[in-house]
Amino acid sequence: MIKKNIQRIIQYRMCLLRFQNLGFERIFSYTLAQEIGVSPEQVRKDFSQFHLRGNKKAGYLIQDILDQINELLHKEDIHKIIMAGLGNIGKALIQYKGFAKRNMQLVAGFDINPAKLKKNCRIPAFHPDKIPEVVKKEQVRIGIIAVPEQAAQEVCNIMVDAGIKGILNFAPVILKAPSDVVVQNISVCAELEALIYVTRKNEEK
Amino acid sequence: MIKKNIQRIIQYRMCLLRFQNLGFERIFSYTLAQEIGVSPEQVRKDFSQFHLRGNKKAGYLIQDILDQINELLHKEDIHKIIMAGLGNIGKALIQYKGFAKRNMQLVAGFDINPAKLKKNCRIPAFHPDKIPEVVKKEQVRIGIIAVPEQAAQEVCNIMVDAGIKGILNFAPVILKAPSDVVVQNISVCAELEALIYVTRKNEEK
DNA sequence: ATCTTTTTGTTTAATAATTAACGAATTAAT
DNA sequence: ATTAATTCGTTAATTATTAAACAAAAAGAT
Repeated sequence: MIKKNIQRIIQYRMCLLRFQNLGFERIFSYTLAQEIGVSPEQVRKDFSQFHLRGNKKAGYLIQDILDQINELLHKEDIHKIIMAGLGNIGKALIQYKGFAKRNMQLVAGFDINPAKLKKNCRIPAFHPDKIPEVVKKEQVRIGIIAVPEQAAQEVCNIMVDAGIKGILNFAPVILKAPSDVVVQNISVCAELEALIYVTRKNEEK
Repeated sequence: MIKKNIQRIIQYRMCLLRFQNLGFERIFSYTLAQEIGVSPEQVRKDFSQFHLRGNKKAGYLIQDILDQINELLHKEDIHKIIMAGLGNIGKALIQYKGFAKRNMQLVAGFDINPAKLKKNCRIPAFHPDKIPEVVKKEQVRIGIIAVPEQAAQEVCNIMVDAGIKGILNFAPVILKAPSDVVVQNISVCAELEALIYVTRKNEEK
């Protein structure tokens, strides 16, 4: 559903920031490619598709490309996110410091037992009933679902009705949502199972 | 790197188990497809490629397909996994109950400060220096990296040298590893950024 | 027993994604 | 100023993935 090229653009950005911090001003498709683990042609093609241009012989100006990627990804404004489920994963993500510097902000957590979130936490916690209210008030478009399997679809429905347009789902179910809502799944178990399969297969060779 | 069809097989398995628990004995490609969000042709093709066969007109026998998928994924034996990094994500995953019923077992956690893991936890924690020892002793092939960005490559190297063949990486860096080691990345930030991009794009339409 | 309906399984077609190829531009050197 | 060496950017070719089409098999109805 989500195009691969935009996923790589996001990776390029991460990598370019690192190179910039290291003091570099320019970078070649070859260097970036090696760092990300793709071919230089892939980098040039991706850049080309998003109209990110470099200088022949002199490569790409890091700051320039970063500016354009930031604009592409709307990095200029802060993106508010809500989190449903305050179990292990939910709490771990709420404590994660990395969102802020990427201009993403977790504005609220939701759980049938909102007290799960300690009072000293900067982020307020509510019952899932309050999702519509918060979404409307804070103009939230992105939600994370980290509730148990059985509750996931229900929470999804609430989010969709509230106006959420993108969902990152950690529950091991495929959520049903209207086509204008994008659902992206993360399943640690499935990833591990896939890893187990391929490593076993590699061994057989 | 990891083929899409095997990833779907893992999803089908999850879904088949659910249907079995609901009391069903048979299932049609159409039903399964709808549940996973793919076309029935895709299901049949995937099944065909892994020699999972059904009955024309009577669909697929759930138990039969599950048995074969389990064999394919080596679900008969327990797969040991180690976890590097006992921060928010690391601890959350260690507390996760879902691994056991999928025949996966987290055998040890590692951190430069192993005391991060409470004593009452069933899983022992060590300094990363001990990775080779544990990997050898327990015959571990899969490792999870949930350490900060700066330490990720170093931990990766230790794991690779110790004989780990598959790595699930939560750190926001692309790890360099030999071609016989499979690295799979999970980046919550990147997924969110991609979601933000596509939802914005959908809005423009 | 034959016909109809349904659903699989394979083959063929279409689309998407990646890789390769190569001309054009830019810099540096002679 | 001309030549050589790089590196981008686009077009073409390949490969991978998904969708469509349809024959064959099985079940049920007549």
